[in-house]
Amino acid sequence: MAAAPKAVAAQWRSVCPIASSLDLVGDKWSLVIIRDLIQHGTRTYSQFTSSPEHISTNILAARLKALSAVGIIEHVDPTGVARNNAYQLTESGKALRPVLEALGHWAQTYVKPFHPELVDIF
Amino acid sequence: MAAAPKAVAAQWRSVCPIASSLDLVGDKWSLVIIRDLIQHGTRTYSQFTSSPEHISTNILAARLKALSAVGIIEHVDPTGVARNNAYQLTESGKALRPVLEALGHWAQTYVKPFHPELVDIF
DNA sequence: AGTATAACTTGCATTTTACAAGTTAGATCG
DNA sequence: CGATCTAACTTGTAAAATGCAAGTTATACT
Repeated sequence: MAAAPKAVAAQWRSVCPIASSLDLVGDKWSLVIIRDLIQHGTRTYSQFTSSPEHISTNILAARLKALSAVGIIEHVDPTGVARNNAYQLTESGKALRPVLEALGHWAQTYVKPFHPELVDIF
Repeated sequence: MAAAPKAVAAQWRSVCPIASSLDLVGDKWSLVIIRDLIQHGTRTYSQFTSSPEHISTNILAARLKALSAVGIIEHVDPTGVARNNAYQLTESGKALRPVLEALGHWAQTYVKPFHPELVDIF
């Protein structure tokens, strides 16, 4: 059972499903956070800050809160305290994997010419 | 043959292909512009402004220039004047279709509960 | 020649992101 | 069991991106 649609802070630009997905995860950092969770399974707050992209802590806290609010991520221990309580993807978050795979695959052909240091991950 | 890698304004957050793709198209509007072009084939400047998301004209101009610079879009008539010279996707831009399909598909299951007016497009 | 308009630009307000601290409370150590 | 450490945030302010309302330019049409 998916979570019930509580009040979502997001405002929708249109009824387009693509634009609406982007209204949820189309900011500068959400998909990078989700990538970390796909790669590592679980991730604590300080582990996120040590990823190579160096997200700042206030943005990280805001994104984690927003992604939790729309049921894309959750704490591993939902009732536990915050310290060392890692985050993980929900079913919804895991379902974003094809988006990340498509972005990663596209990069190999069309970004690599501009950025040869690029690595392969999936 | 793909375009040679001229100087790209973008700065790369990391060597991750996903993060790097997002460095190119991960802003608030690029994928919405690309969606328009996938849906309509070609699109003029004023047609973009009449899309339901209402991008402002300065942002539109900046995005069109940036997407052209990295070879994702191009003018239908590369040598013609700007007026009524629509934009279209390059091979690189067309290759982003799987990203948009994945976002659209995800929305049907995981965004619709929050935004029931959502429509189906692919 | 005159007018309409598509394709931008410009100036400034608002929002988002960045950076550098500071705060709080649960865990660890003595 | 009290002091210390540190993970998980918050806060304050600067910089960058986006939004809004005009204005400008040049081409197509009359």
